[in-house]
Amino acid sequence: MVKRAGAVFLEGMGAAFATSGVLSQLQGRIFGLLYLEPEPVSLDDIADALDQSKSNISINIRGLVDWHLVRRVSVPGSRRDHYEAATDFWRVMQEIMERRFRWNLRQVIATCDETERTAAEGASSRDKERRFVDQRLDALRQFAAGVDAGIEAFSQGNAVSPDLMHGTPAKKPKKS
Amino acid sequence: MVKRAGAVFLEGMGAAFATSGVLSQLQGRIFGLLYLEPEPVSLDDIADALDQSKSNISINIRGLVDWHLVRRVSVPGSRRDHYEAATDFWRVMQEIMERRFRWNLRQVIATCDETERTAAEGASSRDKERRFVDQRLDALRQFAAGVDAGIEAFSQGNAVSPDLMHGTPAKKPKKS
DNA sequence: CAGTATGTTCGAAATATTCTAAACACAAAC
DNA sequence: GTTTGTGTTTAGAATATTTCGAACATACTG
Repeated sequence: MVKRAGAVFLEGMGAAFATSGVLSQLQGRIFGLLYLEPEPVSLDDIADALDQSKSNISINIRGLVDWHLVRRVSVPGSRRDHYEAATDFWRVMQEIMERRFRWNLRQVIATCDETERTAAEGASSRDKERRFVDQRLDALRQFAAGVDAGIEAFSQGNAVSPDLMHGTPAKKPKKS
Repeated sequence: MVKRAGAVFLEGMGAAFATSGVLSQLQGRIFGLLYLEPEPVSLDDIADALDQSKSNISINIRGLVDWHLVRRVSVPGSRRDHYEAATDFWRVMQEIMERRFRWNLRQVIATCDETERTAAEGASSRDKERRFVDQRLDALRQFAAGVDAGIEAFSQGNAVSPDLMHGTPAKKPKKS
């Protein structure tokens, strides 16, 4: 790799990954290293290049492989595991949307459901406060469900339009 | 607020926010509290309800206000700041996409640019390795730019289709 | 102006995360 | 079967983050 340029790239990727909320700074540097390297690199060489312990690289690279940002490949002459950067970023993005964002949205939906169920046990059903809570939970759930559906559509290659997702189909017109 | 149900909701929101990569667990709990509360709540009351120090709430609520997830409102009778949850989640989502995701994508693009510039100084220009690096940087930059453009379109209310974003317009056909 | 109520900042304590080196497990080589 | 090379696990050290209470600043009250 072109040495000085490489350092710039590694730092940049480290910074970008660190603020991504999905992967860590070190994982960014690992990816950066592999991405500029034409040949697969062994674990020890990565540790060496990044000045980190082998065990740390081992753990962190697992995350990268998990997200399909890096592939483990076997190199004929050597017994060591070698790694190379993936180049199919769309696949990675899809993976993140599925496993991170959608998972998060479902968590919100589940929380709304559970809260509503719990509220039903507690207060008397016609309580004014109770109606307020129900309404809020509905609004949040509806939002989360809409985004979830949008991401699903996107993953399947369909277009996503904002109006289609929220549009204001949530609004039940009162007499106003 | 309905007490037991509230606890469920707070915990759920805390968990959801904690894994969101944007906000913290405590911020999730704060938001959860405010969201189920019909009236604005004072800083001390929040601290009390969540069993946290006032200073901690002060710091964490700032982030929520920053992302427009919570509004500071003034309540007539009281000198205290009061806070209420925002309900326009789409606005929040847009804010996050702009200030977090797009910022991140631009960071990647800037890194590619800077790396290329640095590489130009270093190695001889016709180096095979050099061409490889350039090609990789181009691919990454193009991906990031595509996503960035997609998000921009989405923010402006336009539909986003996956093919439109990557399509494979990136492929400069060689003679193959 | 003195006194009080309020939000924020600051340094230290508590907690969580990241990282390392040594121990371990496993497989290939001899 | 022993040895050697390799990745992983683990326990603790190093580092970063979160949280707290006290000190501070500011604005309202009388």
